[in-house]
Amino acid sequence: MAATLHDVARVAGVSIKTVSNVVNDYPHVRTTTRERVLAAIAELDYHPNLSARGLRSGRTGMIGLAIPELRQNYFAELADAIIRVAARRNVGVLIDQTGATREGELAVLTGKRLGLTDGVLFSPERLGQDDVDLLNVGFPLVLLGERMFGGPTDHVTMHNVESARAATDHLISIGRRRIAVIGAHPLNQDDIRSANLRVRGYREALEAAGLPHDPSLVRVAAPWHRENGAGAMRRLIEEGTPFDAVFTLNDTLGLGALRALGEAGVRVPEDVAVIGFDNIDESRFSVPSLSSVEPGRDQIAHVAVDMLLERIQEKRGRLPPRQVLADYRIVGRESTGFSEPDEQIDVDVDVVLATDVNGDQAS
Amino acid sequence: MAATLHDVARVAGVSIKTVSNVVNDYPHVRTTTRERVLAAIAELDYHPNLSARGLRSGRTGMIGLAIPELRQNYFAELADAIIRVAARRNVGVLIDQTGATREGELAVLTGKRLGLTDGVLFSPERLGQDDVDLLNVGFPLVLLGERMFGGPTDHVTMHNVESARAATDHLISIGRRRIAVIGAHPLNQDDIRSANLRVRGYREALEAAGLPHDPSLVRVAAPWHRENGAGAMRRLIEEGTPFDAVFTLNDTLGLGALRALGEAGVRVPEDVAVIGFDNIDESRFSVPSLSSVEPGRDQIAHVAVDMLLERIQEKRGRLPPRQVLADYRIVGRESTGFSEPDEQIDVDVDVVLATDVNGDQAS
DNA sequence: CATTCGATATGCAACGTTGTACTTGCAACG
DNA sequence: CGTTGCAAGTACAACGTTGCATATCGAATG
Repeated sequence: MAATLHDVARVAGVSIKTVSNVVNDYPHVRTTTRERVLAAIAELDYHPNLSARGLRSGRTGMIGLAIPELRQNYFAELADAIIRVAARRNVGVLIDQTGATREGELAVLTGKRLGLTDGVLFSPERLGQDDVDLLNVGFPLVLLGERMFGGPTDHVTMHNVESARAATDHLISIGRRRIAVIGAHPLNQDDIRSANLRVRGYREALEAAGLPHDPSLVRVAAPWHRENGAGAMRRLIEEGTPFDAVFTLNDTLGLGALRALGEAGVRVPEDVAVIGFDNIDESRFSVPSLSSVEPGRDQIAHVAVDMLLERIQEKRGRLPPRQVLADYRIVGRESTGFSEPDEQIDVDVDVVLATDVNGDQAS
Repeated sequence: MAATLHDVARVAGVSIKTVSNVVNDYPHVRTTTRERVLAAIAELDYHPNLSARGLRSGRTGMIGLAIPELRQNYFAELADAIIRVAARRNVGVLIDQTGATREGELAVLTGKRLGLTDGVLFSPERLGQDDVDLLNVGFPLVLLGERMFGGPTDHVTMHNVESARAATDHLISIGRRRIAVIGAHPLNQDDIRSANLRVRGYREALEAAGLPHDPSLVRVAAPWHRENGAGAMRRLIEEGTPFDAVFTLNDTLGLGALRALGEAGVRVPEDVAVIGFDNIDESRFSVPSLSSVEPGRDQIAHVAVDMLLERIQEKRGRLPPRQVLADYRIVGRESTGFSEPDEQIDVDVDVVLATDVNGDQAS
């Protein structure tokens, strides 16, 4: 049915290896020969058989992306960015949804699910610091997110503490003094790194500003879904503890909180200012629009894909694992009294490339 | 490096073909032999080389999903559903973003992009009725969406006219009489099927209810993004034409419209009721929550994947192309005076399996 | 008892490609 | 003029798997 190298070779009157050489841009091919071959390829509508190429070369030209669920906005946008970058590198992306289950995430590491890929980008949501040894897998893997640190693989993550601190500073800079946090993790539950790190940034900002730390303003909400953001906000309002701002640890929580504030007749930002984290598309369009921390999603996509491709090409070098921290910036919108077009409060921080930065983030 | 059939065969003391038989659940293998082989497989952590299998068998076990952009909520949720169904069938999904460009969509059809897949689910946004012949491709393809009808492939789509009519009926049933539409397509621009069909459903509903049709209430907005929904609504308000309800042709437009209404101080649903189309996750959480038409996304995913797999397995049968119309239902929320939990106004319609339904939809 | 049959297991070839090693022809060199 | 060197092209094997044809054995059949 489909044309093969043999067919092309026959039509062009050369050996199949020469056709292969043309297809792969091997330099030592006479221009006239190349043209003859290209004509034959066009005539027969030849496309290389990628299975055969994969078998022979050991590369499929595809990478896997393992994430909890595409329907979570953050991951849809991350996947979008990653697929764009990969396409520019002529690499396909196979998406594996772990369903945010431990079992699904373990399946990623045993390689059961992503057989046809040369390597995997993995963003766990259930596995934690205790599972870090499981990252020792037989294929190239780049870790995303804040659940595990100090593992044996490359890791792309964000300035959680610093950016959370900047978000809090943003609220302080517009005069807020009683700042709540929504999204802290329940005590006797799975350790959520991002939550801890971001809460730490929040406390550092309060401290630096000389503001008191009121534990009743730090609210648990997990998982970080809209309904939980709304619920935490409702309880906060019911309790009657005064507050004039909220930092929600992601945008989804923030959108839920906005809803609860709206229901309760609390004005945003006049009575309560709100800032989220992730800068998902949706935050630009809520009423009021939601200020947020842009965590450098495009940059994360870029760096992650390129690091993975590097590892795939790498012979047996086994460079030590690298950790990359993406840039972040605060995006002020209506919920903190700013308005479109986005005012950018620049907190530009270069990419930090570090092999020994673990202590900084993981402690 | 990785174990092969040969290695397993050696350890188990059988031929590689027997190992292959065990792996593929070939029936005539003695239980004792099977166990010995399975033990060896476990011991060596053997995983079949999918490139080799693909080369030999002509199947890769992967399907492609070509959509405009994952960052559009509707497509993220569709992709999520499709990947879930495919996973249950042990099939991987490779995602190709066409970027909603004609060029990107043409690349899907030439097969340049999705080489390692057995077939493709294709949801075009630029190609239109004139391009229907291009769907004659050399690999299994199932078409999604409302852009092209009567093509040579299977097609999964929705009851556009009927469900739009039901949405309009919903507004009429709560007493609205001056119902606007947002999302009609500009005259001298690319024909948007869904827009036409849904506007037709709207007009049918008005007619059936004996309501007059006021052309100034039919508003153009394209593409169906939030900002355009907001813009169209702002213009509608500015013009001063009275209206008491809006049907936006998708949820994204609706969320934009909600924002514009909020800015203008118009109360929803008291002054203006709003209903969208698509029932994206987000609509449950806006303020107020947005009523919508649930177009049967999960069902679409199911049917589309299964039809594609059927076509892939099909010998040379060449069954005639089938068209499947998914169920729909109206989801009433706050924007039309209902409240959570979702009240379902049932308009259940069975899947229609038809080969000659084109005239009905495409004319 | 001779024959047939089904269950079990195997050997071989082939899928389409690319890496390695090789041949050929021609130009440049001393 | 003989040698070297390089560009251009080729032959062959191998990647790991599965379909096909076949071998073996014991049980069932007539």
